[in-house]
Amino acid sequence: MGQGSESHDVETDTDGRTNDAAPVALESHLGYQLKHLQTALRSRMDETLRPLGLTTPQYNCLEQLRRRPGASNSELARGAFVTRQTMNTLLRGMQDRELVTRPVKADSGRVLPTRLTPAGERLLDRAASRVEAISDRMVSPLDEETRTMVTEALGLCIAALEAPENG
Amino acid sequence: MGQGSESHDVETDTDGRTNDAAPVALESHLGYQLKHLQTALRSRMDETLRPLGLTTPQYNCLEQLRRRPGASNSELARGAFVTRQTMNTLLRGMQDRELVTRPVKADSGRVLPTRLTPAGERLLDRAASRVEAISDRMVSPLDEETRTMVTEALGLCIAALEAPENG
DNA sequence: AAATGTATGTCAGAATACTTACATGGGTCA
DNA sequence: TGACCCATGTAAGTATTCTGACATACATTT
Repeated sequence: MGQGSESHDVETDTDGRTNDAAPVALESHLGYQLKHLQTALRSRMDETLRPLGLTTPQYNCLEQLRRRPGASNSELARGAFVTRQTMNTLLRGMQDRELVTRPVKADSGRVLPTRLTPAGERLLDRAASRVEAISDRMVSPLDEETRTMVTEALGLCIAALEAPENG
Repeated sequence: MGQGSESHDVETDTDGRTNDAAPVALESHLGYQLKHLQTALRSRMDETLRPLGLTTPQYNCLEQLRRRPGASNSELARGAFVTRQTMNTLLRGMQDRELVTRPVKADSGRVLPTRLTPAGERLLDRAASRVEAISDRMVSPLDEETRTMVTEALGLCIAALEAPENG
């Protein structure tokens, strides 16, 4: 093995006392776990989607579209946690590949309702089953009760972070 | 209100039948919750760090460095879930700001052990207390028991995703 | 009806992170 | 010792996403 793999036991507390200044193990920080898991999930999704010519953001967009047919660009952006501009770029690419369609001109307002094409739906079906396999693998160590508890807990964290600070 | 805020009750089942193909609510998908929470956390961290002239990745790097003084660039990259090149750029910028130091030449091997400067430590202290406030706010709705349970559950998910598939 | 406010779609430029690639240093093992 | 392998640091180019800006369309208010 290389010299980069040595153990770093910074958090080992030999005398058992709690130390205010001592850094807690990173693995006990939710934020760190979050980033770690997200990174791992993203990697697996990209891997499994690559054979289909899709990236994870593109898949997310298609999935949004299945749930909200005719959604606007801005709406999709909010649902995928990216900016309008990013979603716009994503949609352009998928329009060129005939996976989604958008009217050239808006019926009313400026909203251009986007929809999946039949080809887009077919590709999404294939992608979804692959992604589901990854998702299942991710939660496989958790029993049903734990899964719902974790999901609910994360929902509470989201709400706490998105709530206005103090006014 | 604008026309983008209409309700989209895609999963409302008017006839009460359960539909196999019907998409489950996004909020029940752990992957989606993960992305949502991560996005929210990142936003709050960037906000709170901006006054200090730090970005979230830079803060992560400094935090790593406190826990592993003298760590190599590659080691820091792995710990922060970015590529070596990205971490290299990050370190350059913080070297220029005299927050970290790296020897020009390696004692042995190619590893250039990085360390925090006193100024870096001071800035990190200020940053850490701000980040901790965000972190506390995030987990504030969770009791102690739930926190550890969630952290452990996420750890299991990480392991499941990172384990070699089947070979 | 005019003014105001808000949401949308889109362009341009900047920032960020990644992929590919290569040279170097140091272990491992025949 | 030499061949091999792996990890590191770094450069160049690409891809992705963001920030800032602007014009348009509708709703609301007065």
